[in-house]
Parts: sequence; structure tokens; C-alpha cells
Amino acid sequence: MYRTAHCGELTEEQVGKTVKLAGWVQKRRDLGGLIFIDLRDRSGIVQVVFNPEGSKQAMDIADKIRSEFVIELTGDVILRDKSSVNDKMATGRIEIAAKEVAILNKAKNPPFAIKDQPDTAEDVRLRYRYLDLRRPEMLETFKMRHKITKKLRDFLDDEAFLEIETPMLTKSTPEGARDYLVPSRVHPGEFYALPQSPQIFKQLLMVAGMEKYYQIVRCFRDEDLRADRQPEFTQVDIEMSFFEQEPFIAMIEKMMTELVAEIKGKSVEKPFQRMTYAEAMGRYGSDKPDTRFGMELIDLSTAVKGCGFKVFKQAIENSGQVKALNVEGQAAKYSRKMIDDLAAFISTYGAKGLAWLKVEGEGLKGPIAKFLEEEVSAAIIEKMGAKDGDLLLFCADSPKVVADSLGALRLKLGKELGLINEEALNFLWVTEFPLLSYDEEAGRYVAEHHPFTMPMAEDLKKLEMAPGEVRAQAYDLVLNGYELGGGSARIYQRDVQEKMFKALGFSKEEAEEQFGFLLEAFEYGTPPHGGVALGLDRLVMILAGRSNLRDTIAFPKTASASCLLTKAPSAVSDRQLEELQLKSTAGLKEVKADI
RNA sequence: GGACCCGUGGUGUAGCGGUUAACAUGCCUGCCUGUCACGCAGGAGAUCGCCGGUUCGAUCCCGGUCGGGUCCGCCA
Repeated sequence: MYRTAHCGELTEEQVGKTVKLAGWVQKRRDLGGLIFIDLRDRSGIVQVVFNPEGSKQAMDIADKIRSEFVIELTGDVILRDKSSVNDKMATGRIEIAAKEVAILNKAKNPPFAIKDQPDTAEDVRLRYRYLDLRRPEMLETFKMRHKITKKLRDFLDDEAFLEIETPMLTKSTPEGARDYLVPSRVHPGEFYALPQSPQIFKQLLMVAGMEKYYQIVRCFRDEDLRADRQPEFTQVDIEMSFFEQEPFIAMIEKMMTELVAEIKGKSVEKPFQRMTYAEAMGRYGSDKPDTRFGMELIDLSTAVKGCGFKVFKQAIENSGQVKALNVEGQAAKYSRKMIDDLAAFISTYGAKGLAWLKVEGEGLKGPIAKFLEEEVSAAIIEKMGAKDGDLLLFCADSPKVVADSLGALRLKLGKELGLINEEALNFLWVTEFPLLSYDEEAGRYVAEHHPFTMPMAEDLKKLEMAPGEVRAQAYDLVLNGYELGGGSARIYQRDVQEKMFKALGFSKEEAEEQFGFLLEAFEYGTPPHGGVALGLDRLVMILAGRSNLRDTIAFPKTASASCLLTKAPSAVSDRQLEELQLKSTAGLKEVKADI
């Protein structure tokens, strides 16, 4: 037996006992006639003391031990002398007097120290991820991740949901993200796709009479990465038959509040705040607003209509908007240069400029002030609740550019000015999403959520005449400005689903070829159903207080979707390609580019 | 596909048109019986990401490229 106790669990209660321990050497401190070793295992760290009176054999081996060696040892738990108690350590009141020790495995000197607050670049950490994961804060994150999935499973089990697996090798479908493709050897020239989500299968499980399904499942999307986006990620996928939105949302709220209570020991108020999509876009310029702080977008379109400032006037005339943020009390802090930097920041969202005014006393000061009539200035001050010392930032453009620009600017300023309460957990439902949006590039409408989302009953008749105005029976769950997940009532009647495909520009034949099996299934007694999918990685990220999704995934990919540890993706042998009857054109492309 | 930031001993940083490329930490050796960021003394360790250009001379300036990061597009 390697051990009879764990390092971090030893307390004064074990004093006098002999224990066996095994673990990694965190640190060796050699004082000559006396050697201390901090021994680490998953449970924590304990100090081991070696001295010649104890055991000459142990002392000799301790001399050879280095950082990250794996050792086992036998020793007595002893109380530390009052003067040598270390209050910074959980086990700092005791130590282990070593009697016997053995090196189970040596270790090369690690490329970086195994400690929290690493001063090491992330690419080095990822190349040696197995060392990075030894750091206590990483270990804690994965302990938390385990506790979260266990709690979710327990909750859903109590609610009579069945965990059912769905295929990883499945059918490529035209809507949505780019698929990861897997070539078929048995069917040369044909491909499976890795699932973007188990959407269709969970609906088929409803047709199959499973009634309540869930799965904690990997999903794959071959799109560019972000700090909160990985090419493979984990969803908590939930679906139920005889679904009705309100009781379902209430159940998810119960699940989340119980989870937060258990994981963070915090109570979150129910019901969660709600907002329609239109309201979220209007007030926050985002469909996933961070409601932990104010500084909302104020619509000044009517106030500045026909005013003397051309930029505002023309924006309104071109059916655009003028909106503004009131950066309260910050007028003095923001120099001309800093405001220029903010303008540059929003230019990435398509904004052509950032007009600004500073409130001084009762009046407005700034380069555009002279173009504003007195009553326009008064209206702005009134609408914005502007007071002396406030900075007002304006964007005049199309509704989309205004929302994107000011929405992003609001977040940036909220972070910079410390307006965000980092302790808060603000859950929010965003409802009444548009069912479809027009894709200029594709020249057709595309599903905002997915093609199986039920339109709102009162909008159903608009599906053919005004598809852009149809609202969906869909909802997103937002937490602290992150989209945690989304769900909807699903279409369960063949004729409605056919109308939907038609609105998406599918011919009858295309719909039949891509989704015929689903349409057919709907004809065999499909119950009304719906559900939700929650992003587990993001949930862990927020609850663990991380700002980077990679920290919540054991072996994540870099921004260019590679694994620095395994060097995936990589070239494969010609033989493998031949078996699949595939030939890469990657080389050919380079030649072309040279010509 | 695009924009921006970063790339210097193992790690983290400094630096500058001409340096013996600096500092901290880690590592190695020696000394040290109460350390816990142990201490003290000594030592090793860098073709300054790569390629090209400008220059008498480039780690430094310019162009390209590769890698990492953040964002836009993209992500039903």
C-alpha cells in the first residue's frame, strides 16, 4: 500500500500516528543537517522533516530528492513547535517526521514552477499541460467542474430525466456552423460530421417516447475561436416532451439556483430577470447584456431629429439612430486622446466616429456643442439625466452599428471604470428572439436559433409574407454577459416544419434529402417538446471566476485550433489517405499562389 | 479573411543602431539543525522566433514569415 493518508487532510488529530504518504515534491529546503520537504498530493501539501537522528537512510535519500520527484514515505505525525507553526499552510500546525522514504520516480526540472499565479506564458503552459494541471488552482477548477456536472446529473435524475448518448459520427447538415468532417472508409467519398449539437437526435428521442432526456455531451464547430469559444465544447443538453415554456424555465431556474447554492454557497433570487430580445438590444446593445452595471444606451433619435449637427441629422434621415452613453462623473478623467482611442475601439464595429460632450455646470461643452440648438441640448441633458462632470458618448448610425458599437463600448467602460461587481451572479432570460434573420451573403433568411424552433403562434401567419418579423418561442439564458445557453419550443408538426424549411429557402427536394427522416418521424405521433442546451465550459468558467475558457478545459486548443501538447492537427500518412480515397490539395494551393 | 499586441538564458522581464546583452527566479556545486519566498558563497546557462532588406555595423530600423494572445467577420 502506497499510502494510509493524504497530505492535505492531516491535522492535529493525527498527532502521534504513523502514516504512509505518497506524492510529488513541491519544494526541498536543505539546511545542511536538516532537510524539509513539502509533499504535495491532490488533497494539499504537508511538510516533511528529515534529520539524522530520525533515520540516516531517509536523510541520504532526501539529499537526492528534487522538485516534482514522486516519492513515498513513512513517518510520524508530530506537532510543530509553537515558534515554527506556519499559519499560511492548512497543515501548518503539524509536520511529518520521516522514518523511511523511497523515490518512486525522478523528474526532470520542470520548465516552470508548479504554483498559482503562474508567471509563465500560456503557450508554455499548454505545451506542458500535465504540469500546468498540477497547479492547485487548476486542480480546484477541475474539482469544481466535477462537482458541477455531478450536481446537474443528480438534479436531472431527481426530475426523472434519462441520460442517453447520441452519435458522434453523424450527418452533415447545411444550416449553422461549419462541420468537422470525418471521411468514411467504407463509403469512399462520403463523410460523417461531428455533431454541432445533438439537436435532431434529442428530438427523435422525444418522438421515441423517452419523454425526458439529458446528456452532458461534446459538441464540435469548425469556426474561429474566441476567449470564450473552443472548437470542441461541452453542452448540458436537456429536452422534454409535453414541454411548456414557463414550467420548464422554472425548472432550469431551480437547477441553477441549487447549483449556485451548492457550489458557491450563494443564494440567487428567483425568478430570474427577463427581457425581450428587442429590449436587450435597445437598452444594452447586446442580446446577452451584462446587467451587473447600468450605463444603458439612451435613445436620442427623437431629441436630435432635425438638429444642426449634420452627423445626427443625416443618421436619422437614413432611418438610423442616435444613441448615447452617460459615463457619469468621468468628464475630467477622459482626455481628447483617450476619447479618440474609444472612437478607434468602436470603429471595429463599423462606427464612423464617436461624438462626445462634457457636462459643465448646466451646459454642454465639446466640439459638437456649437451645432446643437438650445432646446436640443436641453432635451439631451434631460433624457440622459446628465449632471455636471458627466461624459456623454454618442453614436449615430444604423441600428445594428449603434447597438454593436455602444454595446461593446459600454462593456469596455464598465470594466475599465470598475463598475462591475465581480461577486454578482446576474442570471437573465432573453426572450422573443427573431425566428429568422436575413443573410446578405447567402441571399436568404437563416434561422436565428436553429431551423427546428417553433415560431410564436401569433406570428405564424407572417412566416410567408414577412419572415423577418416572426418571433420565435426561444429564450437564451445569460449570466454576467455571457450566453450560457439557449433553448426553445420545437416544431413537432410536419407541415409547420415544411413551412420553416421553405422560409429558409429550401426546395421541397432539398428539405426531403436533408431532413426527410425527421419530417417522416413527425408523422408517427410526435409529442410537443422543447428544451435547452447550456454551455458547461462557460458555466464552469464563470463560477470558477476565470476569464478564459481554456482554464476550464483539461486539454484545450489554441486560438488557431491546435493542441500544443500533441501537435494536433497533423499530417497523416499517404497510406491512410489512400484507404480513404482522399487526396490533399493543400500543397497544390501553395504552388498556385506562387504563380 | 481582416485589425491590433507579443516573441531576448529553463521561466519571467530589462535593454539598445556599435554593450563582455542586464536583472530576478530556477538549475548545478559547496557551506549551513527549524526552514517554509530558507540563508550564504561560487558556477553553468542566450546563435535576442525564422528569412530577407537597409546600414561600415541590426537583438534594435523596414518587409515578409512562423508561433502565441485579443477582437471584427464567422459561431443555427
